[in-house]
Amino acid sequence: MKPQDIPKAYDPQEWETKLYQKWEESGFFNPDTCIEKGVTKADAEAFSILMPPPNVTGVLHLGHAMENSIMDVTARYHRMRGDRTLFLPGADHAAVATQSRVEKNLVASGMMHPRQELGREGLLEKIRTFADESKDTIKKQIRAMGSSCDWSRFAYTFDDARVLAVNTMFKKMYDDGLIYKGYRVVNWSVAGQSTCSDDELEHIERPATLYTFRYAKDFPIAVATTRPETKLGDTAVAVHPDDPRYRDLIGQTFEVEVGAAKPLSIKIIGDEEVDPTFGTGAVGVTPAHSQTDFDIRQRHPEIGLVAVIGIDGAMTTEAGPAYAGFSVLEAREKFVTYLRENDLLEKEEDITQNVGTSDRFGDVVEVIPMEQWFVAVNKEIPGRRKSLKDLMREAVTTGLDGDPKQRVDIAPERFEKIYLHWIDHLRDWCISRQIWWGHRIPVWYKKPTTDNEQLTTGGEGEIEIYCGVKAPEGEGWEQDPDTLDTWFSSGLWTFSTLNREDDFANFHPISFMQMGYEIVFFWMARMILMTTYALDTIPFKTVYIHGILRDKDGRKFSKSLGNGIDPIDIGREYGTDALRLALLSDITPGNDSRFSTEKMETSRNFVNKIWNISRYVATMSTASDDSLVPKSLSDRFILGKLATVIDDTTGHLTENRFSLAIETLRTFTLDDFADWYIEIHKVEKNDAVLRHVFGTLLRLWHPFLPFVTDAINETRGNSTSLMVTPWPGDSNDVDTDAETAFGELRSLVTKIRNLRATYHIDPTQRLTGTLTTKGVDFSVSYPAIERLARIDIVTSFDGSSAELIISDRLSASVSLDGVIDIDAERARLGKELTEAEKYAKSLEAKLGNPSFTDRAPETVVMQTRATLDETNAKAAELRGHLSSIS
RNA sequence: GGUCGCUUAGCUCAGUUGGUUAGAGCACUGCAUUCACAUUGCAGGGGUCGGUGGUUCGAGUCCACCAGCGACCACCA
Repeated sequence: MKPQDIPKAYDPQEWETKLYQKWEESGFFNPDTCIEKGVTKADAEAFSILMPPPNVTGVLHLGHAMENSIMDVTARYHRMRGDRTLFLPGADHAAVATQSRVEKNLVASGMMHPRQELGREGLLEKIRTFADESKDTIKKQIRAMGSSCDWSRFAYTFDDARVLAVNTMFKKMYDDGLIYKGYRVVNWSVAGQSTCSDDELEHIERPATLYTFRYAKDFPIAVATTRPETKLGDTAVAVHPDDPRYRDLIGQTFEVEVGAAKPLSIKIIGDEEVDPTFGTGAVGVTPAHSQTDFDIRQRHPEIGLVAVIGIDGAMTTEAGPAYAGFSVLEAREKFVTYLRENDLLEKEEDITQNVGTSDRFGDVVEVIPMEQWFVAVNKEIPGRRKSLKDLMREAVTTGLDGDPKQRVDIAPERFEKIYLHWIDHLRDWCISRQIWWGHRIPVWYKKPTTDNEQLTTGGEGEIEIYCGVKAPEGEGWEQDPDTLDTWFSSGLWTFSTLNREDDFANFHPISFMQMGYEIVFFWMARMILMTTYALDTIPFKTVYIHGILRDKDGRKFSKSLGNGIDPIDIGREYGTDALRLALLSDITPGNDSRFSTEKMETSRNFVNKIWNISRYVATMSTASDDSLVPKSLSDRFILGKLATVIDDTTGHLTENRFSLAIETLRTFTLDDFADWYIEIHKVEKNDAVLRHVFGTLLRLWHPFLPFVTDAINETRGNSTSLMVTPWPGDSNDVDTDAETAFGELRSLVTKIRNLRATYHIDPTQRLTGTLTTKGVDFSVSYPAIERLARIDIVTSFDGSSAELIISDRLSASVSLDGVIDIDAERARLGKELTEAEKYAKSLEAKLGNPSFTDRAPETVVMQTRATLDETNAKAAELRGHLSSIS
């Protein structure tokens, strides 16, 4: 493009779609193509990033945009470094989330009971359609964000390859006895008519009443509860074995009539877990409706189990004729009334308690005993003398089998602790769900030909069970109706996605994973569990955990608040590059960050700035390819500084310090390059250096700002995307001498400008000044100084002047005849002198302290001494100037 | 109740292993339309780094305790 044809402002819409299409067509998103086309060496190191598959429940939000920015920056950086880089995209069928969303939609459009009205296949068809549409939307959005992922490897958690992986894994665990079907209490969502795992519960605080009562007048112990209605299913009272109040009662059984179907048979048991200091020191045990109480029964199998709440959320016939069929709340009221009327209620207290609610269906979850499928996390894995829990621990601590190379690195570190703590409290994982959208459990049953209808517990002696990857041969087999927890399939994601030939060998373990902290237990833990168990390797090397993106006021983005923002809209308004920049600026791992339109404006302005720098480079420099020779101090400075910036940026990106990389590049671009080097270039005109620095800068920015950098790259006549240009190396050395000297030059210019501002000197008026230098020759930079400070440097002049002491080797006198106010100038110098003296004093004190000079490293002492000398020299000069003015 | 995090300029936040006089963006004040850019530039004001102790020659950075805020976990019935 001809320089004069480049528009004054960058228009993202002009470029983004076009560029993405070009990238995609180039094939460079695919690591294999990169090798074929020679941009990556075949034996280059592999680098893999696996996209956490977004749920096909609708559209992506800004949080996804942030994740994609993190991943794409990383992918582009490694691709440019020459790594065989795979960034693998995908989508998640998100079992319960998607089904509940579609059911809600159907209800909203007038259907009362979607499951009954449509039937299994009918509802699944609706969900499938919804999921497919959603998947298409998501793909479009990911493209719009500029993500350089390999679409040819796109994976879906519910496609054929993944079904095969899930079934294979299920069978392996089943055969190893790690998956079992058992009758245990589970979390049951009445609204969703399905189980949910412990991790899917959202605990909410709410007021409750704590009732203290006796089962009967002659019952020796009072117990407390917030769920009186469940007490109809009590089978024991647990006390601490050493509690003198109750010790003698342990072992006795009481028959009490409370109105249940049968009199309750309550056995007094001793259990160490009971806190004798809390309440009455005794716990009414309801094994059927409390996880804790069920656990107590595991330790005391002799006590009974009576279910008084059914899967419909209503009281069962076991609860007795007065309660059966009533809701738990109605039953609670009735039972409390009964207690009150019979004078059994001893105390009522208002307390707040935490109740588990279903995060998808929103209702309070009941604990109910049922036969379900579980993964045994504490059981020894055949032949490995370890449990799944052990493997999960090893993977983040010692490394698998003590091999430090087989260790997952979690950033920030503190999540290790949180994760380990979670493992300690982990129970067997209930994996069966009664919803329909999901991987069907690969277990088939065959009823005996005899007329035995017992399909529930205990009848298995009569029923043949088959577990396999595919349905068994023969007639009469019926598949288990349940589906699997969605995290079962997500847990396989690091390897189930690598099903193409050699992909597993090349790209597993995944090099870099990122995820929000809210998903660590669900997902990270399950991936570690599945992979370490099935493949005896870790699923990924590094996992970067980010915080939640919040709105301007620190609130979470949510549908109910109506503060959701579509990243596509933002991208359209401000540009995708600006969005990526805004999302990655000022973030630190594990901490939440805020999004605001102010940030978007800043970022957009910055992107436009780069665009205009490119216009300057295009219009003001000749297109020759001069050899790169620094001709001046500013040349040496900018090249040296560039080397530092390359080093720092590389280090930051390697260590996933995205914000620091941005800050480094931003400061260099705006401050060093645009405000200083380019302004000086207008005088010195060393085009080769200008073009070299800018070209390098474009490559450094490319991972963050892929669109604008490639757009500029095209206007410069390059047809190959920066995506496959090499990451800048260290062709120049860091030049500290030049940096120091240039720093002095800068200070001088700034001071002169400061003078102009202080004395309100007309900006167009040129000043006159003399320069005194020692030990360093600034003369080559005189034209630059003259331009930047709007001053004419002369050898001498008469009259009043301002004295500027920059350092012990650079000072200046600036003629201020006619504008200077002697008193003001004296005050200004006096202030400067006071500051210098104060500083020198503090340094002297430090150096006078023998413990400092003795113990601090020599370099620090030497540095301090040098600074003191400089400060003293400066103060002396200031004193001289002050006296000459008076 | 347990665990973890946060507290730095008016606002939002950086500050990588303790080492020159603590930084950025936005906001604010003054000046400027000088031909890459007003989606701009120049200059400037503004912080005893939540509090109290401690370790150290040296602490925003490490330790202890305290306060406020937030998150997560949890079987106080």
